[in-house]
Amino acid sequence: MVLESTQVFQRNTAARGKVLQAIERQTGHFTAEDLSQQLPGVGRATVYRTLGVLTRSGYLCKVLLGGNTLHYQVSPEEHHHHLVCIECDRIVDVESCEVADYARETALAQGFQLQRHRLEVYGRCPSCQIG
Amino acid sequence: MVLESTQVFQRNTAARGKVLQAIERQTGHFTAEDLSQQLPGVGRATVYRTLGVLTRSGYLCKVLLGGNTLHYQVSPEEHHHHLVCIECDRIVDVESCEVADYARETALAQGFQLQRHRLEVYGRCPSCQIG
DNA sequence: ACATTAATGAGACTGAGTCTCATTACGGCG
DNA sequence: CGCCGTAATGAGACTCAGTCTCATTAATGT
Repeated sequence: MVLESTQVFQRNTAARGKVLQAIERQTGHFTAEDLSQQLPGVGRATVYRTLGVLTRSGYLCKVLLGGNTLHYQVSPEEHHHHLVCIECDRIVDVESCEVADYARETALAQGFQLQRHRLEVYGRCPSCQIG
Repeated sequence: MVLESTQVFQRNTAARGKVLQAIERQTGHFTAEDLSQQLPGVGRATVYRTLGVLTRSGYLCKVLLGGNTLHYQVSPEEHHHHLVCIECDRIVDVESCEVADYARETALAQGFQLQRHRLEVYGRCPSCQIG
């Protein structure tokens, strides 16, 4: 997803540009604090605010990992599949998606306007099965 | 899922019994603080610790809602499907599951031992579509 | 009944996230 | 271009969910 920032923000500022650049540099999941530390010139509050705006707009999504800190990641196109290890919190991304049809029907059945869906499969990863 | 507490805890204590009872009284999602307030006789730390144990054991699972506070809910048998409104955070539970096979295959393909899966479908709920 | 040690709970502590408010600067308009 | 309204900023105070500590209590095996 290429972000057309004018659609999301009311004004285009230097600070938000830097936050967006930093997000693009991330690989996988990151926290607000990660970003903030990588952006000494940008206020912490601004980082949090920008993440909020981007999440509400759908560009980012929240991810729930083992700890209690909120993680973010750039939303995959429409769906978003993970294998999560319940032992070590390792995450493997899953490319394929055979759930899209079912997600659409489910949303429709309740009158929801579908935006996207996410499947998380929990289990024990190969290395944690040894213990 | 009926919890055989001796399997999860090393000792059966009054405090944990009360926490379990309180969890059974909850309908849907709840936070650690919710429980703590309903259990004046039980220390806050104990509530948090017990929730941790129960989550690790699979009896509870974490749920990510709109705010930043962690919510819990009793794990449905094996899977766990939600329609989440991106506007108002309303959650509709979905009973049916046509994803189980796919989840099993996906886990297997990466050598994961499947424990359970969760599908979350995001969209705008009927009342939020009006605005 | 006793010893071992898991579990408790009061309260201090941490740190993620929010709020406030004076200041800055984006962008529309004359 | 310069002006204005107001969105956005950022320093820092604040909140409160969640963790840790440690002295005390009590569940279990023998």
